[in-house]
Amino acid sequence: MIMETIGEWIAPYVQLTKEETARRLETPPDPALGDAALPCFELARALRESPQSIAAKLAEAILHPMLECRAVGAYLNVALRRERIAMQWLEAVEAPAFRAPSSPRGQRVVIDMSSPNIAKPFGIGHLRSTVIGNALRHILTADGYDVVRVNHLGDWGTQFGKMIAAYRAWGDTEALRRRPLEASLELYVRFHEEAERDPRLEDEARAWFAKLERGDEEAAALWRFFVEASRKEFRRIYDRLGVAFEYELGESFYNDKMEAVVERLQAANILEESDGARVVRLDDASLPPCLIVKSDGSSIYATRDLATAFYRRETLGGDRLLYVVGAEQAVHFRQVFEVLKRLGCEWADACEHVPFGLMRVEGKKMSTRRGRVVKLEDVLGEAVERANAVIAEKNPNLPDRERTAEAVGVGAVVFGDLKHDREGAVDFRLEEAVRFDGETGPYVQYTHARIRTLLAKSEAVSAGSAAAKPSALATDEAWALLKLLTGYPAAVREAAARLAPSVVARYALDVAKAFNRFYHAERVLADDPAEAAAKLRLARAAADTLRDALALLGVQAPERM
RNA sequence: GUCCCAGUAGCUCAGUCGGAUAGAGCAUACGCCUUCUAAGCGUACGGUCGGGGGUUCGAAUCCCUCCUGGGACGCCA
Repeated sequence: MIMETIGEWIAPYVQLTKEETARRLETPPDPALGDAALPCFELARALRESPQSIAAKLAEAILHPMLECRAVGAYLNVALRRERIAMQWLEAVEAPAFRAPSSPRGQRVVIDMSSPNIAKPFGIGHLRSTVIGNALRHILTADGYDVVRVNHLGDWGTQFGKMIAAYRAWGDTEALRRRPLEASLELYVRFHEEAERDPRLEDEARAWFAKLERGDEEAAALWRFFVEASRKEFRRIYDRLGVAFEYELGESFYNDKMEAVVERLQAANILEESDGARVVRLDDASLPPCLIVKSDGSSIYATRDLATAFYRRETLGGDRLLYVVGAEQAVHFRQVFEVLKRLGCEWADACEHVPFGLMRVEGKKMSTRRGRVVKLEDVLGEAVERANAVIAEKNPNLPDRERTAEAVGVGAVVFGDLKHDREGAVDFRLEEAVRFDGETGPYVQYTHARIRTLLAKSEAVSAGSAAAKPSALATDEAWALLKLLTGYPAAVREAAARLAPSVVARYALDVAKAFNRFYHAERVLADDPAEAAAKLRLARAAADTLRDALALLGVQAPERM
């Protein structure tokens, strides 16, 4: 908004379009230099004149009531006349439409996210897909998309053959009834331990999965038990995270849709026999072959992902299909999308893997097989407990402490994940996840709550009703905050374009920092009613922005804390 | 061996159309609550932007190459 405005005003002098001018403008390294800077090197080349003298001439030539220009070396620095424009911007930022979703695009996005495995605890590893997917749903909605979240539950596959085989060998019915997921995990871990000594167990597991796929009643009954127990536990966690899904369609849902996939591949004549299995060769795309049917005739995840893609495209009507899945599956998705392309699906290009870095715990890759998992619920519990302790210490009279502690604890964990670029690998450290100061979710929440109490107080002393005084917004701190607030729509657009929730998280941190600086430098509830009015309106706009940005990330913004 | 991702301050990370003295947070050391929430603010300390070439008026950013770490490479997902 700022660069666009300044670009438009100075474009006539630099003889470029206003878009081109705005594009070349940059933010000066030191705010004291101004609000925008135009490097004159490129102009110098075109005009065959030194950049310094061009900058100097422009500074001389530009006469605009809102601008003050100065040449510094090869740069033309432009400062806005703060008092003259502040009210206009404040009003812009206050308008409800400013932070409202942009107009509908008439495009539907289907997001594949979360996708925990049945019969295993919801580990910290699934946090990323869940919160990134959820944030993307809010951000893309704000960017005008119609978004559908699908929880692609891992409720099918050879792993269930393993569970069934393990249950039949060592299952303790009573333990399973009491603590289904812990007991399941123990069975799963034991299976892999025993299978190292006795490889025949693997064959047995595959046989059980084949039976399950063919509808064997004993296998199906066990499968239903595991699915029900898991869903119940998952729901509890999703409630805490504030995550919901438009669809919960696990892999099993596609069980009866696999044959159709194989038929399509056959019809396209791209299925080949290889070592008893059936594959699609992708050599000319420099990809390994995509395995479609295993040598025992059962399906594999690529087959399921193809069926899933068809369903999301043809039945759910997705214009874009997003897969928020770990980066380690990059090759798999490239294979699947390439196969779609070879089937003549022109929409294959609208499929996109949104990878995120692997989460390790204390430097080690998590492994369900070895029982090396950190349960998300334990982490949330620890975070909430600490939040509770902090509130007890800092604000003992806070009503509704439990609910606030929940919002802060969970907010710390969620925000802590989202503020990082999603592609980087994460080494999970509890101490990091439950931190409350510095660049954290609670810092943003705290800033928001602080403003809300300030606003409440202003009503009590009936401040802020006077006409606002523009000069109150012209101080360095107020001005920096106001400028930042104008950047909200741009931040959301960038986050949507890059599918990067971290952009919103960083933006929220910047706003919080700018507000706190402002708050410390100046008294908001000033004696002069006109000054107080302007500052209060700025503060309210900041709080609203923080609340909305946090909402995009799926983090709550308590009124008090 | 091939492919993908990453390497920026002691630690965790921003820095995406190449631009002015490379920025935060944490940690460390100081300072600031008789006025709006100190979960805050400020000051100091701290960097061969993995190494080496190249392109450019200008490179953390683009190109080449090497090194290091992580991941993936058909019957798990």
